[in-house]
Amino acid sequence: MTQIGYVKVQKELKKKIIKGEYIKGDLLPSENKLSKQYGLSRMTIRHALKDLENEGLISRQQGKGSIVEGKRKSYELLSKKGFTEVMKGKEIKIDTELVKKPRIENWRENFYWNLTTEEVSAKCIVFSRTRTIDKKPIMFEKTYIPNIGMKTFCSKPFVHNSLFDTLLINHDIEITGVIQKFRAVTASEKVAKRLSISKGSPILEIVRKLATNRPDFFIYSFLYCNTDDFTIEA
Amino acid sequence: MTQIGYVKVQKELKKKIIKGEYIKGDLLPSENKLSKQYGLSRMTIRHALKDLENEGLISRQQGKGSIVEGKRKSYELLSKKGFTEVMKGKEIKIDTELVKKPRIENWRENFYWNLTTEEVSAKCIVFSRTRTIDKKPIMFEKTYIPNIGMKTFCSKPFVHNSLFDTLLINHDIEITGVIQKFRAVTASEKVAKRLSISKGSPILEIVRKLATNRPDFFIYSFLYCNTDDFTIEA
DNA sequence: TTAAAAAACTTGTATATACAAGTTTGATTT
DNA sequence: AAATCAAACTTGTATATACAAGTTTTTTAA
Repeated sequence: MTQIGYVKVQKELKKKIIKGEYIKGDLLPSENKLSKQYGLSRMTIRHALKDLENEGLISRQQGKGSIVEGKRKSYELLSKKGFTEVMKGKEIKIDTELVKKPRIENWRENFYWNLTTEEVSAKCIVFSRTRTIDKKPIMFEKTYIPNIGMKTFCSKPFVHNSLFDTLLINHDIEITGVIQKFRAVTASEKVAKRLSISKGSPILEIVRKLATNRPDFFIYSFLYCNTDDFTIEA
Repeated sequence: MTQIGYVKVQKELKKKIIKGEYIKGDLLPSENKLSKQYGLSRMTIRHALKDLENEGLISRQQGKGSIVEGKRKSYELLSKKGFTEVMKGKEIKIDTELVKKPRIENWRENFYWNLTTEEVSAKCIVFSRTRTIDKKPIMFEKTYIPNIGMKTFCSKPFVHNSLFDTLLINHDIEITGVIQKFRAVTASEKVAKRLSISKGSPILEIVRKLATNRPDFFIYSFLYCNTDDFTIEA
């Protein structure tokens, strides 16, 4: 299926960036080269590049060219710099551990978000993870995914230990947007245990609803963060 | 100061939307009308409109026209729906009160963000506000703006009681990006008093650095939110 | 009066061209 | 060898044009 016009250019360039054929810092072929290559006028090529720029995949510099910025920024929440360390510019390694493997369950009652009848009847895939820094638990996360067209999700291991990479590579699902709500709460007994802190400590609660490239397919998650030593960036 | 090209069209239309001359649902003048009005070609007008579309200020529909979507949602933090009310779909009115009028001060020592020598020597404009819902204080915010080219800021009243609208309309400063860090902390005595809660209650602290269309010009703010009844969206 | 068709709009895509302005590269001069 | 200058790139802005495709309004026909 050949596509027409600027959309073809856009998709091809996008794929090359996502796949890693172009990496951050690379220059795309110039507008004139792309023009000849695709048999389209320079203005049409510019139309295509404009959108890539808006998505943040490339930036552009007059006189230089179109610079690849890398893959779409994901919705990673944990700042890679600690609240105290942020001044010193230290980088910190974050580990992710699956504490409850994905399995299919019924949605819990009084779920925070409104669910469609289709979502409810399909049940949901549930799993939970903790994120640690220097073996110290910083974040506890519980994720709910509607069990619609997710056949292999529970049986196959995660890709790169990452939910987003797993969704993209195994299920062609891309995250396209997010609604997230923040609250400061006191730690419940369960959360306090998971985060190795005392019950009643101030905890950052984040409720998220992630939109995807599948219409009407959302992913829900609830996060509980100990922000004593690290902040959450959003 | 007359501006040239598509930027002029962009800025004028943007201001009209922000000021409320166009409201949500209105149609902008057609591309051909704008073309004649500004003495620019239709393609140049399209260039201007494209950016407004990317910013979410307008949407466009083939055959119909350019539809005004309303002001930039961008960096408003307070969700207009309460945490409990969110299910019922109630809309809530948020009032903003200036508790400390803008005045020029020295930067406080050990400021959270690194400052340039230029910023330090220019001093800063400081003011603080509270946001209330049903006369109940929900958020306390302290803002720091480098006193560089901000002549009338302290003397003129706010536009629409909004910092962003004031910056855009009175100073041609637009917010282009934000870094924000979230922490759950316990309320200090001062903050507890401002928010009419007891000291030690869990409080959501947000530290923000806002980038603008002026190079190397940033706005800093510190927010303290009572999230018992309302969430913060970001 | 109603319904269908036509006309008059709207935005979407695409081309070919021109010059401005910033960056890199290579030749020339010192 | 180093500095300077010019040429050859790059993207940025702008025009004028053409037709496609979707929406609204007007006209026409039943």
